Amino acid sequence: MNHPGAALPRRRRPRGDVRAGLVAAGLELARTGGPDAVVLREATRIVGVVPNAAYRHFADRDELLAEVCAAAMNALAERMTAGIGRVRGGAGAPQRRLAAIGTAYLEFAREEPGLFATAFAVPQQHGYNERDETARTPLGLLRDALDELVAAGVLDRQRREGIEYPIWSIVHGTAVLTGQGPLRDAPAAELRRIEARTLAFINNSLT
Amino acid sequence: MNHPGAALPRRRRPRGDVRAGLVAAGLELARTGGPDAVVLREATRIVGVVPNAAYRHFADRDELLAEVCAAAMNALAERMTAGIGRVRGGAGAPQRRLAAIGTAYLEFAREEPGLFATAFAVPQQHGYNERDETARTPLGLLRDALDELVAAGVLDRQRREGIEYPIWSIVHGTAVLTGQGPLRDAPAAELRRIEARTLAFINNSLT
DNA sequence: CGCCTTAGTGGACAGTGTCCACATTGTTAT
DNA sequence: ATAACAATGTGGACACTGTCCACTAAGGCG
Repeated sequence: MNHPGAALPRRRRPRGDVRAGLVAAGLELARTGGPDAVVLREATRIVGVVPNAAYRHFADRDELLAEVCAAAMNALAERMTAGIGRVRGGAGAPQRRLAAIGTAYLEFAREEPGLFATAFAVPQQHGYNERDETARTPLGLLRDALDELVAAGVLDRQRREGIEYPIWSIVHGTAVLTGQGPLRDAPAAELRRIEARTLAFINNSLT
Repeated sequence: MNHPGAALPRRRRPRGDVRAGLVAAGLELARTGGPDAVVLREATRIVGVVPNAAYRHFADRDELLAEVCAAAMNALAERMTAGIGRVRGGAGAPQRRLAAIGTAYLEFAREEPGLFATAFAVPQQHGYNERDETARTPLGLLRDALDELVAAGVLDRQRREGIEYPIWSIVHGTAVLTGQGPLRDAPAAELRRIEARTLAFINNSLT
């Protein structure tokens, strides 16, 4: 029926376009359904390409997922950066910046549960190997804020060492437990109270 | 070839046996591969029954998974209970019991990563609805330990209210970040140091 | 011009969750 | 005891997924 020459003109898209499109599509899938929703065939369908085309850009589904996870992590970092940027100078600015970091983290987890879960669902294989060092990462932002607190004389230099991990843990733990964990069905007011207590707890531990 | 009467004598197992077997098989799958590894067909294969037999006991795969998740959560609670039980009486017993809770939690997450992840991966549908109230749950155990600290006069009654959530969050956050999260590739010594700091941080926050 | 790497296509395969119709069993009522 | 019945397991299908292979068009290079 179809002569060889009569095939649809499969115009090739600009270089690197399909790959970027697949990641964008995967990110959209992750936004609504979490990491498990980023299914390779669906992503190719969105981009308008045959499933196998994805294998020209990724070794397998996990490699695509890893890319999507990195993008989700970036989204979180951007959200945090924006939150920090909204803090006005003046008395107690360092403390307010730290609070802004925690708040942005919890907000992101609440408003974008799919992306939040995806950011931390990097597959075992293609994992966290040497991410872009210049990129602002959540941990880096937190460290900067803590250093700033030390410089301002609010946080004791001795207590500073390694304190980023417990602090990150509290915020992350709260986000996970209230978002997807056992506390997720609690009424919204209760969840807010828990979040507030989490931030207060951190403040309390600095002095 | 096979006459109707010549079919293999499919002896039926004792009542409720297949269901329990499926959960046990699912738990074993979860132990080695996390929640995604609990695949219905594989579980039925282990039990020695045809895939569809599972649908006589569970509405769908998610319902089986929910049961497996509950079992994994029980395993965690048992581990914690055992840790508490090993604490000898004497001075500072309440503090040591609290520390035992955190230690058991982190140990379980480290030694049984599959089960730990599964315990907190209850599917959106058949979620946490009215779990057995009498069963010892991680949160319940933590609350008891904190109440004990109040009774012993170590923890201020005013600070007690709602403090279980930040504390649970720290421990859980540490477990997640170091176990499956971005910190999972850090050297073991560093991970131990982070865990130690987490427990110290909690102690510090009580006084 | 011809060549060769790159990117996309088409068709297949195994494995999965799930549905339907059917067969067998153990129980319960007649 | 026998007949009806609910519970449990079987067999066979379907759609969907990730992935592999062989093939083909596009575009840059000599």
